[in-house]
Amino acid sequence: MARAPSDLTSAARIRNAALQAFAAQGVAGTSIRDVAKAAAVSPGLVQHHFRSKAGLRRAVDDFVVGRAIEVFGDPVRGTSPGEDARQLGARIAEFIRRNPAVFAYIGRSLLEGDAPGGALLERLLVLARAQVDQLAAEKLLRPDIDRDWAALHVILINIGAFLIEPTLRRHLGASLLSAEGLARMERATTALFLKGIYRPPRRKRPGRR
Amino acid sequence: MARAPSDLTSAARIRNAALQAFAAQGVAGTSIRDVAKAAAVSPGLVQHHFRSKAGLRRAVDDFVVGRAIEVFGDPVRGTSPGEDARQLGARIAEFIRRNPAVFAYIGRSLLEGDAPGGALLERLLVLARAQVDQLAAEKLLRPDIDRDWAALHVILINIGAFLIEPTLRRHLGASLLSAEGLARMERATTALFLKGIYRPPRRKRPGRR
DNA sequence: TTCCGGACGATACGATCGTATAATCTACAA
DNA sequence: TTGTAGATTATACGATCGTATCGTCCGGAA
Repeated sequence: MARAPSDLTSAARIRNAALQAFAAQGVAGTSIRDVAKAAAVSPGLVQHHFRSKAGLRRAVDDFVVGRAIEVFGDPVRGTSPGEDARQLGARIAEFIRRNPAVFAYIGRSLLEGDAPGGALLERLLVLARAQVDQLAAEKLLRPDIDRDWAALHVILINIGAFLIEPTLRRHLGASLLSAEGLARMERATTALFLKGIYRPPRRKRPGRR
Repeated sequence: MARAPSDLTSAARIRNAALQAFAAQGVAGTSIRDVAKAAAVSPGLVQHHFRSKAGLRRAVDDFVVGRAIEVFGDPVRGTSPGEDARQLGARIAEFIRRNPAVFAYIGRSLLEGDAPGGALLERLLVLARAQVDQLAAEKLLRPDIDRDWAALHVILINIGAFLIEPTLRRHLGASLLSAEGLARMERATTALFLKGIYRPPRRKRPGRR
């Protein structure tokens, strides 16, 4: 049967608690004592399992990278631009819905600007770029598109939105993680990638498309 | 003639130093003593001028929002969607080129997820939303667009890109702050908002699949 | 001149940080 | 049973944090 959270080993509970805390308040803003309290263990045990705060962060990084590759490793294969964009959005949304803390931590890690964060971004960009190249190979992409930046746009919007989710919740009225919130984001973002936001310039004649 | 940095008042130097430090290491990762040393004043003076660390952060927030309003306060008024998007992109790029630290701070502040960060995002979203509404009033916007999310897309792409600029530099080959890097981002982002990235679907014709 | 308020530095206090270390508990092999 | 290694807690130390307080300096009003 499924393990209850308390069935996890202490080390795993500590790692999970650290992931949550790091994602929510940043690494610098989280103390070992915070993590220990959240995991319902003594501060000393954290050090026993991970030696130091840096060691704890290394463990969290490894865990997160593993999860990300697990989900985004193989490219989406849609049959039309609309379906493709929807599929990609759905996969991202599903991952986020299941691992909100992991996702939040990824964004945080990117901001640190250090080696682990850089390596992680590099791997994510490679995955996104592969998606874009796949679209191009299927002739679904406009040929004049800057593919590097297209991959970047996808990552920036999807990761960025969930990074500021706590703040966004107040502004949009509903949580991004709720069904309606996710659907709305997916709809808006798919529309952006499909057609942009501007009204097509009025043709000189009503060609009526 | 232009004022040397040492000609600024101590309060301004402290605020600037705090902005730089907050942007580079986060608020939690920056101590008042760090700021004082960077501004070449005593830690006590920081408190004298700003009362507390929260007060210092408030001052930095006000300064940042002031700069943003200065630049984005009055909406862009283009004569066509293309020109409009290009103008907005150019204005954002110019702002970033002149205030890289301000921009970096904005992104970091949003991640803190606490009240000040939320308030700052709220103010920026209002500005972006005003731009979008202006576009709508001029009938330049597609009527089915989700305007809240359109404003969000603008903010996410432009802030996010410069947040991860150090990592991005290696990936794109050139710095985002260089003339070529900025021009390339501007071109790609304008194209995205104008037309999306997908090739328009080939008429309804062949069932294909 | 005297006076006084603001700019500024020096110092100290209590809290909390990361970390080291020793004591205690628990399960299992001998 | 005893022995022992790992899991876990308890405690303490030094550093650094935010902040409060006091003293000094200086320029302008009286």
